[in-house]
Amino acid sequence: MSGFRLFDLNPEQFRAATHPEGPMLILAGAGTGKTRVLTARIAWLVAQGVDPAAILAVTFTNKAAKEMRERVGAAVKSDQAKLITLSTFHALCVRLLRKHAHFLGYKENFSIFDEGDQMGLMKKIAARIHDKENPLDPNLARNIISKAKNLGIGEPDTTDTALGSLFSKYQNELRTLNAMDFDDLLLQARTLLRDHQEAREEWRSRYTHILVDEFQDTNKLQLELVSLLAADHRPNICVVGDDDQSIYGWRGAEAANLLEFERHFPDPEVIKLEQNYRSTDIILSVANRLIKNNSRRRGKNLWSDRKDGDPVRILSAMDDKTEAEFIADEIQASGPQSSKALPWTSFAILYRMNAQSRQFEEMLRERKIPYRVVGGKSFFDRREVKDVVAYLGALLNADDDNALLRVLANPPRGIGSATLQLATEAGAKNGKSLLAILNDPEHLDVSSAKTRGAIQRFTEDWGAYRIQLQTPGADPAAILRGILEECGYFEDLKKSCKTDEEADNRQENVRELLNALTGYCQRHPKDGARGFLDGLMLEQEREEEKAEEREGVTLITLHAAKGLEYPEVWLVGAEDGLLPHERSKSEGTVEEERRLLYVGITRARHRLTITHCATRRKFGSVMSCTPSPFLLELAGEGVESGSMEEILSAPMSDEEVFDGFAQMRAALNS
DNA sequence: GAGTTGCTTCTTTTT
DNA sequence: GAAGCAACTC
Repeated sequence: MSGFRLFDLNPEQFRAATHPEGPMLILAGAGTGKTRVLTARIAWLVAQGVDPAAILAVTFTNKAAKEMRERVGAAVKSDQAKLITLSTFHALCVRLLRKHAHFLGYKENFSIFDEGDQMGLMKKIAARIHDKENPLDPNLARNIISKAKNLGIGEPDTTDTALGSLFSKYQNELRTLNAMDFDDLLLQARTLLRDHQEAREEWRSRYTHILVDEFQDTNKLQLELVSLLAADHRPNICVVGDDDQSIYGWRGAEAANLLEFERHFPDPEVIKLEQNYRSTDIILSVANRLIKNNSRRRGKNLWSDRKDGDPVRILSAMDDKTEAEFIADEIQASGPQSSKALPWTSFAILYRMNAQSRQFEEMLRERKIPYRVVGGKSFFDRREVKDVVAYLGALLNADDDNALLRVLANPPRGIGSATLQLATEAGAKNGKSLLAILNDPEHLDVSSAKTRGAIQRFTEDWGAYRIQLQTPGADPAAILRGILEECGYFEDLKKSCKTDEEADNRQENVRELLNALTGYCQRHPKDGARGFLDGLMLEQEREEEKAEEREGVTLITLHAAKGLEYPEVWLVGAEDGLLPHERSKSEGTVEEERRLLYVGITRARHRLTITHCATRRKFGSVMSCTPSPFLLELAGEGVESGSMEEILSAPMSDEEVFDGFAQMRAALNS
């Protein structure tokens, strides 16, 4: 065993890592080493002789899963580490369902629908039932249905209402497409375990030790899942969480799952981790001062023995441009070329909304400071990526009309929307998939011979492709590349781009995706293209190309930053209406926004700057802003307020002059 | 049937 | 200030 030693843990951490058996609740404040404890516990279990394959560690986000995997990899021998199941809830459910979907009337090759697919389907159905007086908003409907599913409700209790009938039609439609949306993954997995003893017993006996990270973020459905997976009597279930960092209430997360853990798993060992190893005492006291204003907490007292440290700065700016410029300059002044010589990775800019990243990206780019944007509109949202994913999806699941429609339209094949409308209707009437109808066009009275020819050409090719792909030992990436070339996809892609640069870029994206597929199939020959697609759908980002992008300043939302830490943090846009977000005020979830700020503050190790603007460009026009009311709660000892303009007009210190020269020299040399 | 233009509408956070 | 959508032209 390497990389971790039990005696490096403090007494509470040690107790948590070596708790023998039965339920355990670890209340771990920010920065108290909870990932470390989880890792240590896993290593300890393995060292005690627990079969690594019987250990299940569930996290909430992919990022957390990835980090755990790395840390466990360092603490446990690699052949054993490989056997441990370490995944997000969604990925775990996919795993269950890929094996046992037939119990639920789905085929194992079901497609996974992301939000976009979901919306598309919802809109289609909403248009079909078109209620003249009650034009229900598909987005709102999608939201409500999603919430219902996350409460464990798989179907409407009435189909009399517009919403109820939409829900029921939507669910039926998904089923005929042999598809599940993100919420279904959890919901169907729950139903599988709840209603099918055979499956339940198989999974239950497989995992003897369950660990759940970020338990405050689990919703009702996820708790149910965990309960179903756990043994009947005193299960070895260990959960870690912090009620003050519960920031996913809008997704149905219930901090109550954490606060009332005892109700579901009686008589647990309870361990509190309160010593913070991350931040300075000043930063912690500011965080504590803020979070005190929330009611309904399981209260704790975070402390640190780092008594030194700079004060927390609260800085105002004239507008969002100044804010970004100022921060970019400050980062440069502390970066590798300055006297402080901090690596770019030490810095992070945290914001409430993804849209806020743009301003910072521009300013950093101008100064040639490397950066990476975490999350936001992903690689996956690109048109060409969606196209390729649709090709793969349609090939793997012949019932996925949705994907096939996208294939049919890109590149255009002489089968237009009118024909497809007809075919879709015929499919609905005969209970057949779109592909089946096209394969057997008797049901289709298409007048034009041209269209009939186009259909025939397509179905012949497509059938051949599908056979190719099913051939044992086939290389899916090579087949897919062949298909795309043969049907003229690349020419069409090029034609649709305004500039050559854009065309190259998009082609490169496709190429990269195909390469990733090749790599994946080599590494996981068993899972093949299906596994690759699952990974894409669930992770929504590419596995490759992390290396070079990793080096740089981090731009990240407050939500995505949870669990991460940076020596120097700028928390930007602390304005009323943004943080707390306007919507949270009308929805009565301001406490969650306060926790969000708390999460942001506790990301900082050494230096923290919170900024706000007097005006900000919002959806096009300039809006005036007032500082966040939370800033008043922060004010006090250890906090220093000022404005960027005033700092900029103040004379430079000797050190800054020196840095200025150093940077000029560096710029001249580069 | 395909492609283009100008109109609109919004924008939280993630799997 | 993007991204979707309806109506328009080729």
